[in-house]
Amino acid sequence: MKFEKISELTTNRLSIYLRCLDEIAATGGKTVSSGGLAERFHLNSAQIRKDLAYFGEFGVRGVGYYVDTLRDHLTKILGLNREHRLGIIGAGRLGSALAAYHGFGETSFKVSALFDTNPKKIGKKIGDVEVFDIKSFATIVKRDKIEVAVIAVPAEHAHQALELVVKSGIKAVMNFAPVALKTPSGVKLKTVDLTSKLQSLSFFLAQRNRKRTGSVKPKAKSRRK
Amino acid sequence: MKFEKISELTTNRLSIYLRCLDEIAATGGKTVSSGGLAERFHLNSAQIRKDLAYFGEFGVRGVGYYVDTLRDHLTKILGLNREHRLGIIGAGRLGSALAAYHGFGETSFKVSALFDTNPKKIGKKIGDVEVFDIKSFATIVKRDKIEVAVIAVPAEHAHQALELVVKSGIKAVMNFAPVALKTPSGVKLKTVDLTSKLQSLSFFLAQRNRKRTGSVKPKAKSRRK
DNA sequence: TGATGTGAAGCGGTTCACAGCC
DNA sequence: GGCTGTGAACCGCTTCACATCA
Repeated sequence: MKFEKISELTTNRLSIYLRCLDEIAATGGKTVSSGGLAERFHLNSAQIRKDLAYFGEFGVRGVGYYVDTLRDHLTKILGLNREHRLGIIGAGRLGSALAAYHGFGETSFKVSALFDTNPKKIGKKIGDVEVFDIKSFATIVKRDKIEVAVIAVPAEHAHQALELVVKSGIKAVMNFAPVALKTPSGVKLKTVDLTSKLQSLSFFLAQRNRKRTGSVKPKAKSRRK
Repeated sequence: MKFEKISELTTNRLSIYLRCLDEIAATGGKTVSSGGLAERFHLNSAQIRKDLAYFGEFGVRGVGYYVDTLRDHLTKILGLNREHRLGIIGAGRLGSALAAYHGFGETSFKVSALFDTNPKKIGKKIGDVEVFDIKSFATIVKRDKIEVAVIAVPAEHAHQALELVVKSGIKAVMNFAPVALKTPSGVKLKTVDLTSKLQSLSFFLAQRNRKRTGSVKPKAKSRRK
């Protein structure tokens, strides 16, 4: 309906809600209130109600939400009621680790193929995922119905990799290379930038030190070149 | 000075700016304007100027920013003018991949130790990082002056791991387990939630299909409003 | 002239507060 | 009575627009 107006922040939270419902179901809970959910992770209950209300009226006034029902709804909304195949570009350390990551399988994702340019890697298997020549990317994507591409190559090759992905018709991409990539509209990109995250942590530590040692912000006003 | 009011969004961008300055410096550029930077990654130039102005007046009107000078400033602001040591908890696939990740070294981070509970792993080396018994965490942290902890254990053990980290006095944590952790104030946590990111991509794909097939939002309620 | 630094406006997301329903 | 669904208020980040200065 008005599916377009859903904010990215909302969709991110949906998967958190789902995870929490799984926990509750595992401990035998039948219903939850938005307040109950809000407590578990520290969120505002109105936010949760609003997020859910975008997709329908799943709650029951005076009761809350039925765990099983809501779980089913969220699973469908997130498109997790069927398996999605992943193709990982780059069979280096990161790509290999991801290929073998079991967390994916539990959440309806399956690593279907790895791709690399290195002849020594092509044809090998990592876990039970085969490494293909990157040249056959489009072919394998079509053959295996791969829907999500994961870019796990060094920064300098990320642009080429993305180009390949876009050409193949894939619409969802996860990027681990520390570069700002730009996708054409209609192609969704999520970047996981470890370096940037670490640098933020470093900033936090540096800021702490500045505060504790009472050092002062240097206004670079003294004319220098 | 008013260092406290810096938003997290700003600090994240700082590391992007720094990366971009590195690129420009590599191609021999001496100055950049905020407009020039804004074009490179698609950002607003006012935003860049504002972000930088929090920390001092680094620019020159009519000219822009001197690449080298600004780079030095950002490096210091982010605390990257000295090395930070990382300790990775969990010597599984992900932890091992991270331990060997070369991208860290280039940006003043060094993986100093791995920790695990598995006796088969303890004492071994992964790359040139030794795996220690998790029981000796606090000791090694102190000995090696580890400042940043990386949690790379299964979700069900993440809480314990965090507790250990907090007790050891570490103030900066990066978490890869798909759980919502809560840190005491004064301890900075960054979570990288791959599952959640993938599910967001899945939502995007599902939404696309809904639009294309013209299926309609099921109001779970016959009468509304 | 050209680009910075910055108050003011704009916008999107979060929180409040309450009517409506079980 | 209790909890949802939601308009309205609020808040913070982004963008605009312009005075300011090399």
